[in-house]
Amino acid sequence: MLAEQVIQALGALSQEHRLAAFRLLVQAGAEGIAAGAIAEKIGVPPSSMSFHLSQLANAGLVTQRRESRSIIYAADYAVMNGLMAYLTENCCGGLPCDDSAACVPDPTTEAIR
Amino acid sequence: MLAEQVIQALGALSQEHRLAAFRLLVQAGAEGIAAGAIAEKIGVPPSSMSFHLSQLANAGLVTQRRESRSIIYAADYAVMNGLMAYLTENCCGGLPCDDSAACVPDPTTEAIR
DNA sequence: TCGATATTTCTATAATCATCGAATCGAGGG
DNA sequence: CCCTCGATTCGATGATTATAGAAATATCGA
Repeated sequence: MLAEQVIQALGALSQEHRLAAFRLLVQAGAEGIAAGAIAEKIGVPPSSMSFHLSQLANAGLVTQRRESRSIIYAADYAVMNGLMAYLTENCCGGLPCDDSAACVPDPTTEAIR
Repeated sequence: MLAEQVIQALGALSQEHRLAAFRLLVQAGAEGIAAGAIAEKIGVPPSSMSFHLSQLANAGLVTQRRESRSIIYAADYAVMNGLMAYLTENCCGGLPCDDSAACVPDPTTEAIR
């Protein structure tokens, strides 16, 4: 995953309403949720939610498909995995993740690697 | 970790120069790096870097300490761990992380939990 | 085809963020 | 005490982001 994509994904998630929407979509699974339902659940007007959802889609974090009149959004786990992998690799000292996720368990090191 | 803190941390990392700086600091370990050295390495003027470093500090992702004339920044792994834990828990379907980090490995589920 | 529904796009406005030179502050050295 | 160095704060400017009503688009049922 390129740094540029990572920045877009992080930026997409760093907003109250978008983080809330993404959490909903992660819980909903592949089935997804319609745009209007998300807006209502989160409590923002449809046009605002549409703006936020397009940001998430733009970052690749969600997919969208039309189903009759509704447009269904669903989390794209692959991209989220990519983001997590990047953060683990580049922002946590490279530790993969042994049980209780720990970024650089060993302290007072003089330059890792 | 509260959602508000998560948003601040994500926002802090979702910027080219700040992500670069944080990556440097993670690599540097507890020893840390002086503000000026970071600015030079990344290639931004000191005042701009200072702005970005304060954002990272504000999000709790880095700590700062004075050492003679220099101010040394170092990554705060605990906060980064908290962020990773939150994302794993809330944005990856709750999977802890089994070896090859995977967010919701199982597909086509009708609403998880 | 008309009307209702679900969403998005348009448009304008307010708010926040990024950039960077200049001025300021803090710590040392002579 | 003065000067230099390292860093931050100030201040002005431009860019990006968020908000939300209004208008446009797409789908469906009657």
